[in-house]
Amino acid sequence: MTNTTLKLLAQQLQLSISTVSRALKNHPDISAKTKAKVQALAQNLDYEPNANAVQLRTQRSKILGVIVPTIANFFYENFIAALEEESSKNGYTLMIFQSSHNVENELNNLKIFRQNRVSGVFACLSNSAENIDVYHKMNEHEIPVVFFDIVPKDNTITKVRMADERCGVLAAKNIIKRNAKKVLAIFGDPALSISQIRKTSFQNFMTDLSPKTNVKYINATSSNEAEEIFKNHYNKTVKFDTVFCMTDEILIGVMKAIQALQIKVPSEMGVISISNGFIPNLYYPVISYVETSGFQLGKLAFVQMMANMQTGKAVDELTVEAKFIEGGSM
Amino acid sequence: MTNTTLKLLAQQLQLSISTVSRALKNHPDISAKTKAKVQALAQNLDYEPNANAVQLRTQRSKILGVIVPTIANFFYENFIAALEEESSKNGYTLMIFQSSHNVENELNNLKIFRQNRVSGVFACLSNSAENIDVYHKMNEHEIPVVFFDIVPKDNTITKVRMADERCGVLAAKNIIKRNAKKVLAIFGDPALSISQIRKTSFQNFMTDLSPKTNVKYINATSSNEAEEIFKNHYNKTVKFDTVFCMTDEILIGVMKAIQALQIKVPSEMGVISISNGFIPNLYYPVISYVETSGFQLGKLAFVQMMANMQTGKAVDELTVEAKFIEGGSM
DNA sequence: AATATTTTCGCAATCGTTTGTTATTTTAAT
DNA sequence: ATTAAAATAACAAACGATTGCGAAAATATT
Repeated sequence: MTNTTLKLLAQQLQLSISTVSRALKNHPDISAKTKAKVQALAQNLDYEPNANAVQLRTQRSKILGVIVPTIANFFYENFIAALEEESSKNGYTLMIFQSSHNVENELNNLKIFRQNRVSGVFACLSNSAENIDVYHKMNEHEIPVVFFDIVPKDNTITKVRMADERCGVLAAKNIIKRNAKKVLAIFGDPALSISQIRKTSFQNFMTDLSPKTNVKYINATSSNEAEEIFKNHYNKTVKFDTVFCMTDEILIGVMKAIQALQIKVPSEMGVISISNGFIPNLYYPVISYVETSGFQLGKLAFVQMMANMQTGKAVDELTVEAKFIEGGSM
Repeated sequence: MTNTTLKLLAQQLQLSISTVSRALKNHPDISAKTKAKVQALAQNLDYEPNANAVQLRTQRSKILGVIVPTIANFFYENFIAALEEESSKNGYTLMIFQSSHNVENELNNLKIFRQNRVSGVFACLSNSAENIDVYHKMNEHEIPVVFFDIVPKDNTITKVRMADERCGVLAAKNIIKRNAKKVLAIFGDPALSISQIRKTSFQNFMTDLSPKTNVKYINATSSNEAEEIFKNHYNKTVKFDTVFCMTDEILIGVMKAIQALQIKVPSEMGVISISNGFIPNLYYPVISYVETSGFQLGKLAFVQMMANMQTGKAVDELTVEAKFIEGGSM
């Protein structure tokens, strides 16, 4: 069965295409009688306007592009879910690509966005150090770009992110509150700015307000690595009494070690992490965490995108506030 | 900056639009010299073909639609990730919507798919009992539909799913192998066919091969409910020694109870679940599970879609095989 | 009844491509 | 040198919608 078009409707009704078009959008020029006839037939024949034709003619698409390293990830899936929710509400549609942390894929995806004349792009860089000229080029083509999560240093562009400094501070604050003596603090990939920011803020706060707390700083790039690190350090003579996990990945490794070693939480070991809360809630007691929500960030990113599209270009950096969620692990 | 078009290139080069078009696609009619000139300028001006115009003209879109209840979910995120991987490889683009388990949203999303003339739809019903006429209508409009996960009973349509019978059987088999005496088997929402299939196959196998094993069957629709159920039943005088969890959700609740009650796994309690493996791997010991992979299902769905698109219409039901993964919980 | 006004609708251009057909130029064949 | 053949490029009609403008018909004004 062929798709119904305005032309087809017009033929069957012995009307012109323009009349049919206007009738369907309730244009005042068209009489009520004609409108009724047109709309009835349209309904009958399952007429749906061809988005390609509309977009070609009106020169604007209702599509927003999204690039994430991978969809299957706590943070990104929530970010996307929020984005999709808002987009749907506002009549937009999402075109989602995975870069798989590969710059070549990323460039290719951007090309497809351009071909589809998307009206905006949400981008998470696949390489924090990469060249962002291509994004500037998007802006030249009047396609606003909102960066999130892994963002370029460049400050002529729009970015949204978690208030990572606050995350570090809140974590440190609660560790001090617990009156910890010896702390193992595990951070993520040291190459990522997010790790740097969280660590710096954590460390500064810690040394300023509780200089005599013994803190061992260390980096881990996977769950397994975190698990090993924990086990190795736990065998030392002076046991630490509190562990800080910068990400869910690290928390997962640490918790496996804690379960394996049958360490009691929180009496023998305090645990605190930065997370959206899903992983912390899998354990008993629930792990205390500083909340960073991909969902909230998605909402913020969308708002920012709309602003950006209306004002032409809004260079700005916005952050989502973080807060401490008490579990039972501290 | 305005977008470059064939027209613009043609003007600047003093050539006709058709020549430019053909030059860019290496048509044999065009001389090497002209091709070189055209391609150079195109590159220079960042020319990207307008996908809307192309699709309008060629009457085919390279877009595939996906409807899931929510993106933020272990199963769906992996399904989508697989789909996106394959789509990208094959020059397709994904348009993803969340139905939020709401039929109205679902219908609206289908409408947008029609407007965009997507060349295929992957659909997960938001209500297992719903009317699927609208999907038949998609087929009439020559848009193939592949159902997954929550599929209609109708067998004139294409569906892919996990081999859920095998899942039930494999779980039962390993419970018998453990020599369990008293089993608590928790299944999901009884309204979903997936729960019914898994339960029936589990139960049949169990009663056939080990009729004297005492099995308590029960349903839970959330993690919290599963946790409560476990706790309530564990307080009984005759303790069960093995628990079966039909989904990750249920496993999460059960494991919280197990941790809270400080039950030793596997000595005091055997645990087995059906999962993609992520959640089982968060615990120590790792929970044994029957593997069902959203990722694999996504791959299968894509293959099926391609077949469907080529052969015109392939009514078929395909399943992904399941296998038992040994953790340390049995 | 003649003119002015308003309603109602059709014409035609346009968005950016693709592609069948035709026209022109170049090269080859006699 | 003339003609045939091959190479190269232009013309023009779609695809399906939107929209400014003008024409015809219906109604209102005098």
